[in-house]
Amino acid sequence: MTAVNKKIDHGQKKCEIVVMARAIQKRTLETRARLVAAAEDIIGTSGFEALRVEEVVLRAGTAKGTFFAHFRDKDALMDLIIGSRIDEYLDDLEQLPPPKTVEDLIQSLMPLCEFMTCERYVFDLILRYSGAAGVEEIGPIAETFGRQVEILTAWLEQTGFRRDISAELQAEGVHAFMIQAMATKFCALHNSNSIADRLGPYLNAWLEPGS
Amino acid sequence: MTAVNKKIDHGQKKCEIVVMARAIQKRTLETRARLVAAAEDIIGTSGFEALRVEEVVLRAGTAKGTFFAHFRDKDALMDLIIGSRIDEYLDDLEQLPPPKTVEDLIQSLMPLCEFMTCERYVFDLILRYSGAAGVEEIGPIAETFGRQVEILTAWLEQTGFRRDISAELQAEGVHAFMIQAMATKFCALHNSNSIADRLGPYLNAWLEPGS
Amino acid sequence: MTAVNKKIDHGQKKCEIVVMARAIQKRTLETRARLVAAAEDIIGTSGFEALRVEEVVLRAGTAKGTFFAHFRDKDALMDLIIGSRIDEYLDDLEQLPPPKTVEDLIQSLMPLCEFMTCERYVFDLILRYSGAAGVEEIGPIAETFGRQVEILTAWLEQTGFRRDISAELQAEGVHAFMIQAMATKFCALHNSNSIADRLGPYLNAWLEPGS
Amino acid sequence: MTAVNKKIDHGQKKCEIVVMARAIQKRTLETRARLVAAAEDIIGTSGFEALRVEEVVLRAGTAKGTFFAHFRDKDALMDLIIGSRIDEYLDDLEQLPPPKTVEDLIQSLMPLCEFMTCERYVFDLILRYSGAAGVEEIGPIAETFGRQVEILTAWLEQTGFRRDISAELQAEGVHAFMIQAMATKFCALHNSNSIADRLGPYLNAWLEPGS
DNA sequence: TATGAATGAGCGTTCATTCAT
DNA sequence: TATGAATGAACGCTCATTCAT
Repeated sequence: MTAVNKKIDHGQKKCEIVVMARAIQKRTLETRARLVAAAEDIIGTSGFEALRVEEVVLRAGTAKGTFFAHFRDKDALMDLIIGSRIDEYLDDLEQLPPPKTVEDLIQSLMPLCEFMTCERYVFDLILRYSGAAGVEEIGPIAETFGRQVEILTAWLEQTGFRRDISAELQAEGVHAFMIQAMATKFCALHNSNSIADRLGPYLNAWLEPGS
Repeated sequence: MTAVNKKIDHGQKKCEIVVMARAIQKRTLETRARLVAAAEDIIGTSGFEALRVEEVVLRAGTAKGTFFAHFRDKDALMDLIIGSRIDEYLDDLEQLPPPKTVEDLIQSLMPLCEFMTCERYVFDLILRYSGAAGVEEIGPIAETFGRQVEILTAWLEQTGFRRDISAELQAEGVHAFMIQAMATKFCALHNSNSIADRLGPYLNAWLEPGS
Repeated sequence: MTAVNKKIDHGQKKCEIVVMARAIQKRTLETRARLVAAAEDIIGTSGFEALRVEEVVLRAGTAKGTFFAHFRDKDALMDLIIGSRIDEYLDDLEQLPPPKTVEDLIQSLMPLCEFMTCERYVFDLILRYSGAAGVEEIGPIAETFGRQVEILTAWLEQTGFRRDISAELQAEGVHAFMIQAMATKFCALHNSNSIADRLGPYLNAWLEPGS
Repeated sequence: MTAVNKKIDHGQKKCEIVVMARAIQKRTLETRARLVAAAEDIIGTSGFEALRVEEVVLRAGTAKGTFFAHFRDKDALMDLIIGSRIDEYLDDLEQLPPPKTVEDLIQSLMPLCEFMTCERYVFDLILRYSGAAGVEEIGPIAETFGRQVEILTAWLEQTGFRRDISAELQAEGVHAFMIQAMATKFCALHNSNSIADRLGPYLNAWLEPGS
């Protein structure tokens, strides 16, 4: 039985604990996993907004206090779950070859955009957490924003869109227009068009000016 | 005694009622004005987030029920007040001559951007209400978003920025980058630069590609 | 056009008004009738408890104040409506020949009992108003209670139930047992039996002791 | 560490929870007791009707949320308190020897009747809750109604009032007449006589017919 | 770690009733 | 008479978070 340094990521909270026994470590991870699983269950059934800590601990069979021993707050759990969902979409994107056309680019980004706007609550939370809520260290969702720009940058470095500005700036612009297009999904004024349709004109004008 | 169509705007709530007297309408407007004035007072002293309905009715000298007869909820009042503040900034913008350079444009927009990000609470509320809260009819803040694009469009029609795309599309792009730049104000990663500094590269690349 | 003395019964409120014109009198009565009709409508659709003054005046096309010009309060309207419903049942009872047996008596009283317990709200209100709310003059429901005892007394005077006590005391007892039987309708403990089944043993023991 | 079945009675709300500690249960009971004590205080000073939840939690030194964690609503607390007051009167009644005469019986029941009619609010609430509010499980007041009949039954089994009907039926009749007599206390028509005076003729005719 | 009772501050609601016009 | 905005005093509720055990 050897003591190992284990870094448990409690949502945003980081704890360095010397774990003596594998059994204890296992129990901790299991509890955490049960909480996350319970949350995913609820989200699957009733959506993100309807998630209540009460319900999570009930399903997980733990006490409320236990929840907060594992996650700084409810949003930390949301950050974690939504962040990992986005990461899955980004994993998929990384598998793709760099899109050759703006049209391609948009099609590639659509699944991610759909998820990010699946609920107004989710989109709001993503926006709020994209900058890690201003104060704290970077959380899962904020990480995915960095990763999105990285992936886009890598793509744009390999395509011949614009030469006058850096690939990173282009990527950030794409990101800004994605947000814009997604935001209008919740807007009573512009909800006739799909996100893709709204994104098209922007990205054409941004990535291929003058053409 | 002629019947007139009176439209009382209860926050988001609209009622069309056939009434007979002007006097009653006046009292209604006065009460409403007292409530708004009380709210402005509190905001002036303690900021938007600190506003409590209880305090508003106390200062306005009305009953709580009266508040909710005039505004669907607290957010409806906020929508109204923030919306009219933004409108004042837009009034100022309309007085200005069309900016000749991107730098000029940014400087013109700064006061508005500063206001919209004066409190995280305000910016969040603006984002949330910019799409009219997703469901209901367009509220004051959402109206200002339309007006922002109109003003920008009018400007861009008179300047020689881009000829390959419509002034309106340019305007929408400017708007998207404004949001992007403002959002990063609350972002742990990028808060070293001012909004103007963050906006510069985007707008240059957007409005004067290739230069 | 002759001035007539007209006594308008405003629910509990009595007003003596010298009415100059038949037209005005007519309008008053019409308004009142519209209010009652609107209330009956609502009760027919949603029951007594769901009745809201707001809704009544909306349907009647009058202002709220008008309602209270005609009825002292909401309960006065309820008193009126429920009272006249009970009176209809009593009119029916008066048509009947005096019941010869306890069984007959119970069957005769059933329709009335059913109505009085159609809603918990109605039964509560009847109980509360049966004594005219303790303070004020006798209202419609309280009148019907007197009338019930009168009818029962008349019946019992003609039947040979008990000779040792007055017909009126017998009638009051029947009334007490009716209330008891009706009350248990709302009781979770005894709701297996019908009102008639519960009333039987009481009335047999009350009206035909020793038999 | 043995798990015990703990039953927390949240007013009407019943929860069966498997818990581990006695200490927690103790705290819960203490808080609950503090709330009840605070309520009793207020009632002692200002009467039942004047009780305000706000005031209760203030005196008890708990949060409002705590109140509603212990009692479904204000009425549930009232049910509890009034129910236990009635139980005290019933405890006293149980100590008494079975009354030999109707007069005795009435005198024995008077203290209870006086309490039940001490406030119109109390009598109304008792009537309303005597049937367990129609829907839910039996509450404290409803329990006392059952107990009243039980005690009366036991008495009547030992006395020689009526032989032709069961003691229980006699008891239920006495109960019905008690209610009738109490109700008339709040009645404008009959409030000249005391409850006892009103009860006399009924019970004589009920328990000693023909005499 | 785990527990779960307690917290708490404010929001929204209710809706019969009043009163100035 | 008619009008309808205003009243008002609680109530119930929310539900993430804390903390003593």
